[in-house]
Amino acid sequence: MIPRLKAEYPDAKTELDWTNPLELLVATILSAQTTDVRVNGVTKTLFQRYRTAHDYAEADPGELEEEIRPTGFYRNKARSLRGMARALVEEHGGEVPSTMQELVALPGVGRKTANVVLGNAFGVDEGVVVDTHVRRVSNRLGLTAEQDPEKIEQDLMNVVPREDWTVFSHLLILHGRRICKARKPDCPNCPLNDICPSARYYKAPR
DNA sequence: CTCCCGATAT
DNA sequence: ATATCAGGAG
Repeated sequence: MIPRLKAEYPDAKTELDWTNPLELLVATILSAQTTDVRVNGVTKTLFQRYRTAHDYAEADPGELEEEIRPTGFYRNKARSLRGMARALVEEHGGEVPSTMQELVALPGVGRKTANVVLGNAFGVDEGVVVDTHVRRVSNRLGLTAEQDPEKIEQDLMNVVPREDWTVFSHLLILHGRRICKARKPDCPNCPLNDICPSARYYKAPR
């Protein structure tokens, strides 16, 4: 399954725009329940104005809310960004920590966001990113029957080799966006059509 | 469990 | 009109 996905999506990586761990952390917090296209549209100018954790910590709450408004949940996200940045300044010397324990202790940072930062910014396969796409595709493929993200992550970590955890996350997310879509899955064009228990509409003759 | 939130696809 | 989008906190 993994080799076939790698062949289908050879350049699978995050589609969020970022150039350092702080930018990726901010972009990932903003990405909750929002497309990465919309996040990138906001961060394009946001990252020019806010370059350090100190910049976010000292940001005017109202201004920050307006700047991230298109990403939705803007009041909660602005509060998370400011709280997260204050924690970075006060407890981590203004730098983004590189351990799961320290990351999930930050306001607005859950295990999913922490896995994104660890896997992409620090190159550590600490876990599998379980977002809405990974959950849906994993359920459809029969990789797990769980609905709780942490239980899904455990099931996936037992099936996927550790060195593939981060790549696997990207593959499933990309596959979920391109083919295994929530509303109208494109099963006829799915490379996993023949081994998917949920394949509808069409079974490829292999 | 609910709430937060706007834009797009269907 | 409604479901969905790189979720997390209370």
